[in-house]
Amino acid sequence: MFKDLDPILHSQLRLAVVSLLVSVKEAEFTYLKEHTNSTAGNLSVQLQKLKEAGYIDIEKKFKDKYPQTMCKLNKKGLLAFEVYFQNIQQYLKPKK
Amino acid sequence: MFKDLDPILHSQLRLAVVSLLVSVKEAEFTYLKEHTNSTAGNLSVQLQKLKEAGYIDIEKKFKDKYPQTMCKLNKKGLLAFEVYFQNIQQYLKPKK
DNA sequence: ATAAAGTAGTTTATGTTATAAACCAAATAT
DNA sequence: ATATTTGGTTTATAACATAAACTACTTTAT
Repeated sequence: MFKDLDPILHSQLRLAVVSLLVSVKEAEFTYLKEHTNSTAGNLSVQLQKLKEAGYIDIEKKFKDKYPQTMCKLNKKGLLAFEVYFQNIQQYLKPKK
Repeated sequence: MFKDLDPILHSQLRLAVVSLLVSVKEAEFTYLKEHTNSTAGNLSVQLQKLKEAGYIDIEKKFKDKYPQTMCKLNKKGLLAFEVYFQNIQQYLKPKK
């Protein structure tokens, strides 16, 4: 029987965001937007969901004159990613 | 930049179905239902989508007195699965 | 000085998905 | 006979993804 895939992570954009945050540990909105090739609106919504899920922390500051949104994967988020990674293996490697 | 994930396959149930069909090459509705732990309604809908996408072939026969729906992954479906497999690797293995 | 364009987002509207619930037709069990 | 089970499909609804519109401000051009 297949293990359920965390619906928060089983979303192309949110998975891409988390994937990036695993590597860089901290990234700003515009960095995520560029590297995921997403629209600002979509990214904004999906970051909120990751935050509501308790997977990332978001800090809003000002960088010079412009607003800056910094995102960081937290412990819970990293664990969720690791679990997702384990669980999807079963789907990707069908037993012969 | 992340490669887009085939939306037909990036669905837990459809991915599970295709994953099973990669192994067994042919399976009946009830087998898929049991092994994916899905409801009949949901499975029915998702099998139609896989069929519409041209990924599986569905053959409706009678086994003794009961209707029997046989599902088979075809070439296009197998290829799509392989591409999906390749593409999702990028999300799952963030570069250090 | 002011209008136009750019930055960094959020909110809202709309279409798409996933899922459950209801339904159908026939077979079998009570 | 009628109730339940088998093997599904159709329909209704809630959740999701996305684009478009909007907010608030800054920079640049006129």
